[in-house]
Amino acid sequence: MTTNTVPEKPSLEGLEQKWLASWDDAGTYAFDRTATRADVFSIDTPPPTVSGSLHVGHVFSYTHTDCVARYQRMTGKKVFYPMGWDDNGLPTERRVQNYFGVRCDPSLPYDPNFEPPAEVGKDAIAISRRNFVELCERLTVEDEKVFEELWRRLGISVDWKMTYQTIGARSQAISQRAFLNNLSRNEAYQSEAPTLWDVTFRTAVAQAELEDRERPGAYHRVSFHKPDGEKLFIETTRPELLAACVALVAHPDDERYQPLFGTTVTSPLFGVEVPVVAHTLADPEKGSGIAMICTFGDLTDVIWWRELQLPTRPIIGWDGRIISEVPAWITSELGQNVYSATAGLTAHSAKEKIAELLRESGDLEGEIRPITHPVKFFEKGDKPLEIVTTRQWYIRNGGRDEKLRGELVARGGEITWHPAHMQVRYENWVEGLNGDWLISRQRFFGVPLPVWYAVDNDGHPKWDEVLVPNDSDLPIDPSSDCPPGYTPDQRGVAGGFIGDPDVMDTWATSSLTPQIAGGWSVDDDLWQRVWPFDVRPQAHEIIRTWLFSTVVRAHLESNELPWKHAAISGWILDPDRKKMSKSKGNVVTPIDLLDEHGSDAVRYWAASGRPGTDTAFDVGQMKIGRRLAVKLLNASKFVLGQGTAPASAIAAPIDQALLAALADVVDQATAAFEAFNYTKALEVTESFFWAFCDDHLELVKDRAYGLAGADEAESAKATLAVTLETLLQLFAPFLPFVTEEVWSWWQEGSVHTGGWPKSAALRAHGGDAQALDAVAEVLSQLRKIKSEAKVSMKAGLENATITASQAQIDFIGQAASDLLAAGRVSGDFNFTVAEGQILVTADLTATTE
RNA sequence: GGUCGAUUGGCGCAGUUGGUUAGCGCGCUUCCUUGACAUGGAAGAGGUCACAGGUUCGAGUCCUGUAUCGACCA
Repeated sequence: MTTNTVPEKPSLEGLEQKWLASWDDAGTYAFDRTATRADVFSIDTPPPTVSGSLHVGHVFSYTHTDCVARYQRMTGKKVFYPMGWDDNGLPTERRVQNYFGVRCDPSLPYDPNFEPPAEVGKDAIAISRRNFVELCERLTVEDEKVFEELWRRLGISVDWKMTYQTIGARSQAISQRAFLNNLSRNEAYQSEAPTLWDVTFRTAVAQAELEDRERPGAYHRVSFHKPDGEKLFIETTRPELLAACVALVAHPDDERYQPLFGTTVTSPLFGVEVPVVAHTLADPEKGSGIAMICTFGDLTDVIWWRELQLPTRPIIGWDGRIISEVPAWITSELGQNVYSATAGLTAHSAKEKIAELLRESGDLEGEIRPITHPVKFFEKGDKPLEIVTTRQWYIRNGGRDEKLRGELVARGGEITWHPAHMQVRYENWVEGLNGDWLISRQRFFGVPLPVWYAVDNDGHPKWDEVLVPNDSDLPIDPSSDCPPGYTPDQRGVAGGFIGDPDVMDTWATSSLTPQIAGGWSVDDDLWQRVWPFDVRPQAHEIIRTWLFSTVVRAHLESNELPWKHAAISGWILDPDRKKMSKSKGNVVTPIDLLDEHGSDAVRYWAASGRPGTDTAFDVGQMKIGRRLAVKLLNASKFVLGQGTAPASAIAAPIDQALLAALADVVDQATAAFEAFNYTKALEVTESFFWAFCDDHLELVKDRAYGLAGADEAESAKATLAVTLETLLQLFAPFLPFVTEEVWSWWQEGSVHTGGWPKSAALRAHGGDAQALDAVAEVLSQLRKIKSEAKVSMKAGLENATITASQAQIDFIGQAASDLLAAGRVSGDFNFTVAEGQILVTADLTATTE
């Protein structure tokens, strides 16, 4: 779309709508899938969680990637830049529950006519899993529209014909296929083991989803009883787990307790006999130096339990309450009564009850001592995690395998990290793993684990007899589909089958974004053109989850790295340098931001945030961006208003010098972009642009007007045109709208596909960039004389004398006529040769009035 | 507690392989209004680079320690 006219009064108004429509029509950002891998630049874009709200951080980091994508596209690469939507998992479930006022009850039958109420009622309506999933899908479609609208408006140059959803059929099939491949290679396995468990969501939680929170707790000094009746004190923050106690433990070197190792003691209230054992993890400094091991109070309990081969005595159920049935190991009547008194209580209430009973029996010594200590939470949960023994699926990630861990650490070393120090975070995480990747979740909305289990003749599931689907049937839902060789009426009956009720962890699917976007196993033609990807842009806090899990899957599936580069973006901080948060009410709605400042201006601000660096939200920076865009319009209007001339007309030394300086800028910007340093590329371009406007444009005005002759004018015009063209190209990745607008005034096609400038062509004109500095210095000093005299820049000067080195005088002499005109100096310069700084003196011309 | 990063003019940031007067934007001061631009233009003031020590002919730029801030992990 070329108008070939320069508007009277250029404006930023309406440029976004105009060019978005134009790009859409022309397919400017469409991926050319005839390109071979060498000509492709492929981006493993982060699929935003659509059920989350949009915030400025999205705008920030996606702009970074887009700048790089646009640069690559301009260099001639076919950019594979698809957008994905992450609609998996808990965030969506939660949002659906609140939005429609429903909750999922998998035991209910599907109601094909179900419609959520118009008004959300006070009590959540229970609906079937299938109805629930339908609502999830309905809502995510709406959410995706809002996201797409923002990305388009921001000028993100993705190919909107290539979007994917992490819950879409294709993603499900790929996710299930990858899992089944893991299973067939023994990289996925199931295990009955103590698992971190969120009692609110009633699901297992992976190590990567944990976080420690400081919580108040209290030490209870509780007495156990030696066979001789003597009291042995332990200190615990969890007296409610007394019934789950399987042993007491002290450090092997602890002389206080060495005599007790190998003996047994009896627990208070319950009267259960437990051994006293030794383990190095017991801290003699902590409490009384001897602790009770329960199954399970914390992760240390799990280690003791496993390494000391202790029995399992679980008393906490999946709902976080004390299991109601009195356990078999409690044999005393008193113990059974005590247990019954706490059965069904939450851990919190049970704690109080047990403390009270211990007090009555005289087994609680002294006062309860309040402390603050770190407690493990599910990052999305708000109740402390419990540890429950369950059967779960795992994928090997090196957490229990030295060799695999070493390979994965090595993979991290093969990635080029931006910035480089982010690799350390990866290494620390991988080296600190202490278990495999738990991927099964007891949730509803997600990719189902694609397996069934045979049911024996007594009607019990045979967990080790896993039934898998045919590959051609993927994706499948084991709760409604049948395993090969079975019929639906065999579901749940003796000799039949039962489907795995769980879904996969959201990261189990997200870890396959390159495979999903690139068409692994479903579109081999596309796959071989884009894999492995060039870059994964993402935030640093999910290196341990998304980045690592993607490396794991690619390593296991393809024995390759999923991408060459990892570009890690920083956080957005509010102007007080605090992390922006909703609760503080300082979250700015991105679309309002775009309305107020314009997309180019917001992009300018985003691009000023360097890779991996946290950046303050700064409206001032957006205003500067807007000013830059306006300046670009006006400077372009002026340049084009002079008319253009062929590059062959470039002859004036100062013109050639300008192009030589511009060539340096092109080289610097190119090098910066190649290193993913878009900020640097913008900086050098912007700096040159302002100098160009302030000095060169002023310097050559008179000459361009033709006051120095036709040839001189042609040289000026040709130089201005080449410079403008190059500057538009350099700015195009950052300011796609205004550059495209100006481009359309005088060029064919889109600036975004018209090529990246080449410095060699600019240098071919000869010229010495240093000449520019000398000339600019003289111009500045001429202005200073007027500024200090407090007169207008149009005031005349005479008797101008320049003292400078011979080399500088040579440069200045070549541009003398331009300088005389721009400075309104009458007569000629007098030159004096002297080493050192350039010095200019002149007299103000006496006014005639 | 561990790891990593940061500490440069009032504020926000650049400073690549160590090398003459440490750059930029905002803000500030003074001046200029109407021939690209008042969402403007020109000139100028203002830092010795957190602190202490070390390596070096020479350090903001490398090393050690301390302090403060932040992130990630325990």
